[in-house]
Parts: sequence; C-alpha cells; structure tokens
Amino acid sequence: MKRYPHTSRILVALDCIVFGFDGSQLKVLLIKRNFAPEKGKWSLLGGFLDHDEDMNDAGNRILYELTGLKNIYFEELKTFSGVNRDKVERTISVCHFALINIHAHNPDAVKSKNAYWYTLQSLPDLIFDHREMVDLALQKLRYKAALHPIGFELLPPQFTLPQLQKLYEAIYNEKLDRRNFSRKIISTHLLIDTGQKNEGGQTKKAILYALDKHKYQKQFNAFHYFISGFGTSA
Amino acid sequence: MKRYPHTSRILVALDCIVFGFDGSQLKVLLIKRNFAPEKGKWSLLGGFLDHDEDMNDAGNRILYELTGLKNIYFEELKTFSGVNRDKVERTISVCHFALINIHAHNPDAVKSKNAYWYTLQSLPDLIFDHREMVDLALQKLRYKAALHPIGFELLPPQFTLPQLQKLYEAIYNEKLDRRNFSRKIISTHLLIDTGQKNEGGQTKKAILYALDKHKYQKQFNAFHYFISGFGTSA
DNA sequence: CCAAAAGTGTTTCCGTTACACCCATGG
DNA sequence: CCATGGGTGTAACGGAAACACTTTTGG
Repeated sequence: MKRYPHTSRILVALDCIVFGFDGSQLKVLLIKRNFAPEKGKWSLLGGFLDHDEDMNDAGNRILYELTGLKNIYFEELKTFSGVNRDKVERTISVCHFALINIHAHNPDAVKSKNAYWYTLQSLPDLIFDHREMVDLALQKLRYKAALHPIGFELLPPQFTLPQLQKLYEAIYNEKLDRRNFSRKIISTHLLIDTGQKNEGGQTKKAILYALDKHKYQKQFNAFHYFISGFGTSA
Repeated sequence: MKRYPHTSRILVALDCIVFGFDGSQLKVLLIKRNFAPEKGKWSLLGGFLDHDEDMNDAGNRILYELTGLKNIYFEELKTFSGVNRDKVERTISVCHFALINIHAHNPDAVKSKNAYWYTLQSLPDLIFDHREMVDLALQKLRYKAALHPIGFELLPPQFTLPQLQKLYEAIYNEKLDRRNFSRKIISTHLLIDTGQKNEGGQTKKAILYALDKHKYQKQFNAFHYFISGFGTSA
C-alpha cells in the first residue's frame, strides 16, 4: 500500500454527548470507563475510528452499541486535538452530540455498558477534556435549537405542546409564555394534529401532535428564530 | 511509549478555505499542488497535523506559511473522513475556513507557493472533496455572517460603510438598501468613527470607521440577526 | 363544584421595511 | 453646475410580547 512520506499517523476517536429529556430535565448519558487509563472514571460515549469506516459509520456504530437505536440525530461539534489530552497516546477526538428519545433506548444495552443518565446540574467529574465537550455541546444545543426545529428529536413520536414547551424550558432554563409558545409552534406548520389526546393527566388532556417529517426536512435548513427571544441577549 | 491496543492510526490533514474580499468580489485562495497525487491540480491550502501540535497550531502554521499573516480568523467547519477520499493513503481532513484582509497578505509568499485568488464564480476543478468543502464554507460564512459580526475580518482596519455594504452584498449576492443597512450597522455600536474620510473617490468622501475591538469581543457570541433579512427564507 | 392545566384571542410595542431629501466632491 | 455617490429622516407594516378569559378533567 502506498503511503505519504509523513510519519504523524494519529489515533482518531469519536466522542459523543448523548442528550435525553425525561419530561422535566435535560440529561446526558455517561459511561463508567472499563479500561485504562482512568478506568472506573466517568466518560462520554466514545470509540476509535476504524480504517474501513467514515465518521458517520463510526458514530452510528458507537451509538447503536450503547443505545440499540439507529438513525439517531447526531452532529459534529468540534475536533479536540490537544497534544496531551490522552496520557497513553496522542489521540484526537472528533466530538459530536446526539439527541435521542430517552424512552426509546435499549435499557439492557445501557446497563451492560455501565451507562447512566445524569442531569446537567449533577455531572460527576469526567475524564480528559470531556467536561469541556459537554459544556460546548450544551452551548451548541441552545444555539441551534433557537434557530432550527431540532427539539423534536428529544421527544417521542407523539407529544403535546406542553411537553414541547417543558423541553425548551429545560434547554434554556427559562420559563416561557404558554400562549405565545403555542402560537409560534403552530405557525411553523410542522406539527400534525393526530386527533388523539394524551392519557394520564388529572386535568384537561392535551392534543397529541406528530412531526410533519416532510416539512421538517424541507424547513430544517431555513434557519430563522425557531424560538424567538432566546440567544438574543446572552 | 505506551500505546492503545488499536491499530487504526490515521493521517490527519487540515484543509482551509481562505476567503478574501477585493472590494467588489468574494474570493478564495487556491494552490497548484506540487506533489502527487493530483500534482498540478488545484487544491485548498492544507497540510498534515504534526505530533507536537494541536489543530490551532497547525492552522496558524499553515496559514502563516502561505500568507505571512498571524492571528487570522479561522474556524473549524467539518471533518471529512471518507475512506477513499485520498487514493494514496487513508487521510481524514479537518476542514476550516479563514477570513483575511486580502490586501494584507504577503504576495511573495503567495506567489512562491503557486497560489492564486479565484472568484467563486470561476473556480477551477479541485482535487478530492475540496469542492464540497468550498461549498460548505460559503454556506457557513453566509449563515454565520447573518448572525455574528464576522464580516469585519475581511476588511482593512479602517473601512467605510459603503465598503462594508458591498462586502455583504458579495457574500449574499443580493442588493441591500443603503439607508437601512447604515442604521442597522450603526445601531450595533461596534464601529468607531475615526474622524477621517476615505481618499480616492470622485464623489463625496465616506467616513472611515474602525472596529471597536472590545465591544466586538463582548458581543461576538451574543448571536442575533446581525444582518436581518438574510437566511430567513432559503 | 373546585382546582389545575389546556386551549384561544386581543392590544401594545418595537424593529424592519420602504421610500425621499439633502450634502459633498470632481469634472 | 451637474452627475454621482454618501449621509440622514419618516411613515407604514408586521411579528413578538404582554396579558385575560374560557374549557376540560378528575376528585
């Protein structure tokens, strides 16, 4: 096999912040690391890029192994390339974040990997630069969710407006006006009224909506303030 | 030296789309490649990541070698990781884009590297996936320039409002209303009136402004429609 | 029939847009 | 003095924000 006359071949890792939403809080999936270095410490989901796969393949493989899910929304964030970020061997990590429906993952796979959901307020110490990655991912999620209809990825296929609102309130850690929120979301025409109502509430049942996937795809890159009022000050 | 029991060590390249603005058109800097494969074809500015440097070091090194400039604005775009993107050897490329004042670069360094400025309308065929990189960079530039005061990086330290307007018109390929543009820019309070006027015009001389670097730093991440009306439809 | 949460309507306000006039400069 | 381009002002419009009432449900 031909090679370039250049010797700096480097291990390439992929790390991923997996976000979930349990109905009231935003959470991230962390793993108790079972190999050296830092064995027993908490880390993000990750793995090495193999020779026969691109980053997308690797991301799907790694996410599938942990969650049992395919076709997860995930997006590249940044490459972490500090020379000494891994003490064992020079490794660069292409950091990603993923958004999943927290109720859809395979609990056995998660348990067998020693993975747990943590709220953002109660994160344990993380290995390497993983804390920095989480902070960046949250920042990016806030940025992107204000401009693109990305939040739906964190919800079940059918959801109510109050659920969606609670999600945005968790992302931005701010209360929203129910009436303006409703009008804003409905005006995007991204939601389809399923005709059903949610179960289990002790009060008025809310309408269950489903995402209009076709319009979602079409509008996704038409960036505009999806939720206005966010991101405009801080 | 310790190593992970994993064999997929990979060449890591850094490629960079260098944008410039000549007063009327947006341009990118391309290089006639002087080594195999694809020797003699046009490519983006790039190089390999060395063992003793992080991505930031490598970017600064590569940009300095070509332009003679330091402290250039550059930003990571995306990692291109296709298995066969380079025929010689598996190489992933962390793609960046840079914004420079086109009049400040070192012309001798550029010439000695066989580099030339091309307008976006007249790009030659590019090697590998570099064309895809350019398209993505332009898309990102348009996105970002609508939300953040990034355009100033393409202008000299002192510039006029008409110059700035022509820059945005070049970026978005759209005509703007002079009066609304002026009001919008002035309202950001990012510009300092230098008290000077530009030279060389045959008509009324325009006010030369300088960027208020302090406010620029502070406001940079406070994303909001820096230029409204863009990015809201397409 | 009451508490709690869901759904809908209206007014106010502010930023964006569209458009018109005056000023400076060189020829 | 005239053509060209630069600087400023204003009215109309539209979307966002603030705010109130009605409806449904279970207990």
